[in-house]
Amino acid sequence: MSFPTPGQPVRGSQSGNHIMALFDLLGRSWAMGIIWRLKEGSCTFRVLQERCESISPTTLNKRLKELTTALLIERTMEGYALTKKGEELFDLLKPLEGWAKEWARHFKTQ
Amino acid sequence: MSFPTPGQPVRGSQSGNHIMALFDLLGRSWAMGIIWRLKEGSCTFRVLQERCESISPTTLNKRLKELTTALLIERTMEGYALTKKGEELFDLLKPLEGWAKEWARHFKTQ
DNA sequence: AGCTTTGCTACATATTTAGTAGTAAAATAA
DNA sequence: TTATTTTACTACTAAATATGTAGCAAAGCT
Repeated sequence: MSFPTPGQPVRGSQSGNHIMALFDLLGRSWAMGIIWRLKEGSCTFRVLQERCESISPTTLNKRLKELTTALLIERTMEGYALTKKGEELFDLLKPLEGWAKEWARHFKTQ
Repeated sequence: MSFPTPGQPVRGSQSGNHIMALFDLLGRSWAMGIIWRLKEGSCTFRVLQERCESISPTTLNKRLKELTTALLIERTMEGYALTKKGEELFDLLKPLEGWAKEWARHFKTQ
């Protein structure tokens, strides 16, 4: 399982530019969606799978391992949960929601 | 070429939840990297390819078309450029840079 | 007219994601 | 204690996506 480590060559940067490492991590299917859904509260694998509506267990498992290695997710007694870092990242993604709502208006007439 | 339209079923939401449509769009390889690199200034296809360090022309072309459909990128006399919406989105991604720098410190000792 | 740059496309290969089925371990119920 | 259910996956195949290299047509420059 290739994990984009900051400081190592990643997609977009041979020198492992931090932001490119992050983009490499988040730019994989479901990565941001999982963080978003986990913010609703810690939960089990299956519940998380349902929250995501259509993710395959293969992909969910892979993403969970990557995000855990990335210190964004951890396992607790309640199941999978966002770490402090994960929460921080969520807070940075949160503003995208309002923007996305505005952005969506451009596609309404289709 | 499947473009994740807000309001239509997308990865993570049958109802086309706006944020999920955005995550579907940005959660593709290079999408955020391209936006990031374009912020350095409008440029030609080949220059953009070089800025990205290792993107294949096939993928770059595909992402450019998607991001153009998404109204984040447009073609100008100077080449490809961020639109107003694209700039807005960049501004929202910008804070990730500082966070990523902090985050990266956890992987330094490897 | 010839050379270079640009913006791609074609094509073959490799990697990633999806989808379905099933299994071992743990929790719960009888 | 045994049976049943739930959970967290893994295995496997198929489909979709990304990579990498080559090259070509159009535009611009000399």
